[in-house]
Amino acid sequence: MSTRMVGVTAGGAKRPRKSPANPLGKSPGRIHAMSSESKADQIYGALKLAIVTGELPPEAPIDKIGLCARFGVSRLSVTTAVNRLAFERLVVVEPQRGSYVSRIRISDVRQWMMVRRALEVEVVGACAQHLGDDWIERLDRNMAYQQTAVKSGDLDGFHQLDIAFHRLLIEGLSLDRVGEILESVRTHVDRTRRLLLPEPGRMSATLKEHQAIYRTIADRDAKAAARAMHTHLDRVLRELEAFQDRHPNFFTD
Amino acid sequence: MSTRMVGVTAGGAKRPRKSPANPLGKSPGRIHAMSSESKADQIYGALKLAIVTGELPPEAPIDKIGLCARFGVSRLSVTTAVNRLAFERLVVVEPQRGSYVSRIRISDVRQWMMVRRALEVEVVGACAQHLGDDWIERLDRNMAYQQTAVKSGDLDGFHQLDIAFHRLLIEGLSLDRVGEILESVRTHVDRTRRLLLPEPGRMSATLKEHQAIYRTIADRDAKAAARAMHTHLDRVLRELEAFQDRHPNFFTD
DNA sequence: TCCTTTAAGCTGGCATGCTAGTTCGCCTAG
DNA sequence: CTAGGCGAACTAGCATGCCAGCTTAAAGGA
Repeated sequence: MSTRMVGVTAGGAKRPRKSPANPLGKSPGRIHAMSSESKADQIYGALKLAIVTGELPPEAPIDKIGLCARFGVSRLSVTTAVNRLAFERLVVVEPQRGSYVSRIRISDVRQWMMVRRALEVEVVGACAQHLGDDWIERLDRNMAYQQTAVKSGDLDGFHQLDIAFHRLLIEGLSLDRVGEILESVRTHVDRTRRLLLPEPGRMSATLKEHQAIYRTIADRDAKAAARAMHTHLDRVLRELEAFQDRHPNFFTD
Repeated sequence: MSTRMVGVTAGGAKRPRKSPANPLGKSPGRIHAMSSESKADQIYGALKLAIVTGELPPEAPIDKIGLCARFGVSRLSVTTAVNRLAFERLVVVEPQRGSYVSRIRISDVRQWMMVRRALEVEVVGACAQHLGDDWIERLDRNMAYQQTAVKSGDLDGFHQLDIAFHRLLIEGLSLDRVGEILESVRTHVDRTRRLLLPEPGRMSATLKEHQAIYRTIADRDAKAAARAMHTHLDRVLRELEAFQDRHPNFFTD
């Protein structure tokens, strides 16, 4: 399945660099040599992915010097990357003590879901009013893929399509700054969401809600779209809260 | 006027450090020596303030080595601070070329206002439902100060009280994560807002809207509170758009 | 035996030197 | 006089070495 994700991920305001034409006299570089990303960027991305996917669980210590060897770079690049993650609250760095993957506070998750709900409701209302027909067609295509994923029981693929669906709403209106905030929120929420995915019944329920949202947008009914999105994300929030009741010790507080 | 601001400003996830007991053999340090902040933190704060207040206007180049001399630190601390600002999109750093204060895109401002409206409407609704009486009393006190500021025509003081008013809503519900997002948004919006302040008529209009918001909260009327906040921030947005019509060349696009 | 103290080994913060890419001005060639 | 190219002076990225604080455990005294 090829759901091309347009790269909305990386934050920050930097121009890409020209390809540096590998120094040739230095280390061969375990780090994908030909790239316009700085080394700190690459380590940042790798660490972020590991944290979001749960490969690095909460409380996991971050071994900086180990990462230096792992990626073949100096401590500075690793430190820069870790500092960025600390700025995003994905890791906590305690000076002179160590750094570790941040724990998950229930209150934080609730707040992030609240932010997400507020923003996406706002966005979907604007979508119903102003989204171009070409973008509605893309939504339609995405919905078809979602149906296919549900039919074939492809949990992971459906999750990707879910993300893509919500991204389409943002991109269709060129709301890049809003999209950045939502991406940031999603990285935090996904850290816990992946724990409650493996229930197949949820998939078709989510599909139905997506279809409801899609229909209200296609019908140009802003109020109904806002309502549909609100109930959709409200259910996700409630499921998260139900999960935290069943696994209270996974979180902090 | 002593409107104690509780420090919600600085983002990031770091534990504060103990006081380092100045090395005594090193430079006296132009940088407020006794502090638990790292040098990068302090430069970050100073630069951010300079950018938000307009002391460093858009397009202004950032002279890193000049800042090193100015603050008596090495390039690394300055670079770290600038990188953080780049992550927040307050500056743009072009590798091997230079760094400068980011321009202001009209589309960005609109999006940030949209985010702010969506979030504050959500928050104020929750405030009307759950805010404790002690916090409502603080709001009341803040309103009294606002009246005083308007009567005495203290524009700058009123602006601070305006900010404090909105912060109280966040702090009263302990929505720290939401508060961080709003602080970040406000940083960007304030960069342009300060250009349209000096119209005295606006101050009393804003005061009236704040009073309307306060009353709906005190009355525990969530719907009315949401409406009042919506109209309040909608007016701010419209004034920003009116401003951009009168000064089109100040922005990008 | 237990408590205190001290030293070794971690950690992150910071300074500095070096490399490489970009820009701009000057000098030369046409 | 103009156009092209070369070099000096910026810039940011990166590596490395050093310093200070925290943790831990071992050693010494009560």
